[in-house]
Amino acid sequence: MRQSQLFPKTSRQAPAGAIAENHKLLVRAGFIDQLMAGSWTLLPLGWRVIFKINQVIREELNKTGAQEILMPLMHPKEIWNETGRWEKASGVMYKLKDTREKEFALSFTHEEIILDLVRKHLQSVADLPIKLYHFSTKFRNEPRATGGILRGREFLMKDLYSLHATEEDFWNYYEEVTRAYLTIFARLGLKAIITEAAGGVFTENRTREFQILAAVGEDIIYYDPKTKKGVNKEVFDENKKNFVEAHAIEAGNIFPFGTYYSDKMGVYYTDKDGKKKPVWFGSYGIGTTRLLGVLAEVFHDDRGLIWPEIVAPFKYHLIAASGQQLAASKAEEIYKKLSKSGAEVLYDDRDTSMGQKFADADLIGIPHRLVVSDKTGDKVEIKQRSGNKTELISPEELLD
RNA sequence: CGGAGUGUGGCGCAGCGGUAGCGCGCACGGUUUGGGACCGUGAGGCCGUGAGUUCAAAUCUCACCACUCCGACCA
Repeated sequence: MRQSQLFPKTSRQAPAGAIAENHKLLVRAGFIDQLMAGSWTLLPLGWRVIFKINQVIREELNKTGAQEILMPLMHPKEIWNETGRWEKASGVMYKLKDTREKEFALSFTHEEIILDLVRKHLQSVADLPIKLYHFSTKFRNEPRATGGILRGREFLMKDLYSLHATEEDFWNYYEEVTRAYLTIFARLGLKAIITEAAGGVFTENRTREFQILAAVGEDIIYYDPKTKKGVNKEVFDENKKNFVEAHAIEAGNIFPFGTYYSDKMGVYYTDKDGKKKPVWFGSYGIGTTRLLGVLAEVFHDDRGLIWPEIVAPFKYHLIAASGQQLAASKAEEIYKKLSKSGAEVLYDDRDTSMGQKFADADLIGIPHRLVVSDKTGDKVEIKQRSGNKTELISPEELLD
């Protein structure tokens, strides 16, 4: 990608009133743009990061046997009445009517939808377990959107749903997803603390949150630094002596529902005695746009973002020295070769000062910075965004 | 939803009764070029919306809308 063509350009100033670092940096560097309170456009750089986050999640969930689908975002009122959540969850639900006065909800979650889907297709106990997930938009009528992209009214989430014949099989999978989540967060460079919490409008049961420590976090948790396990303040009971208090961001949450929803919606299988039994059901969410914010919160310095390699929008940021004809043609050649080899390169081909290019490179935070100038001769200077050392290597070594 | 703020060129801000200005950005010309270069010229705003007060409103009053922060609530 040529930086001269990249939309939009970086900005020197943060938006008025922005406090959270993720908000300031993601907007300045051109990753996100606000439409209204709690509603954001993912710009080319931001969307590339989301794509990579999703890919990590996809790989780990597929390993658990889950299959990816995509469900609708506008739902009929009737399906929400089956569980009573049309009324019970009306605080978070956006509702609308069409021109014939038919009522709909905009999706804030998909339990009802997935259960409807499965009851239509579940034919035999042999079909279980069923594990389905999708990446899609969630609409939630938040009383207050805040923290940049950390809490929006419309955001992206990966939600996984699993249905099982037996309680044992359900809990085994619940543990398997817990491990998959820890792997996902670890691969993204994040340390997640498993936190016991309340279930909100989802369940009376305790749920398991995956919390990332961060000063801007809205959640207060108490955790044991040794085991990296804790409890949310909402269920803290004062007896946990070794626990320390910390602010954290909830990046994921998994919910054991038992047979509560499947009973209400009539999702049954027939056991060997010929009796109908409700399926065991759970749901598992990771807020992917929130993760974009979490990563920005965790990985930055006073000059800008510092993306972990696995989610970086590009791997290399190639800079041609300004005002040097020879360097420009060498950089052009390296850009073409690197691109051809499949490497993801952002090539700063702009007619602007070196200071500007370096400042933008630091702001955007691509892991490897390459500079080609008269000073580098036949070689290329390489520097990591996370470090200070520069090194000269040949274009051949680079291509290897 | 309670509390506190803020809405003025693309962005960040000043002006707070006499008819709009600064910085950045942008355009053009020139000089520059390894850490957000410099000089010159120029374009760009019914001052959030609507009512009112006044000879006169960006400025005062009222209503509404939007956004931000704190709280409550919540992924």
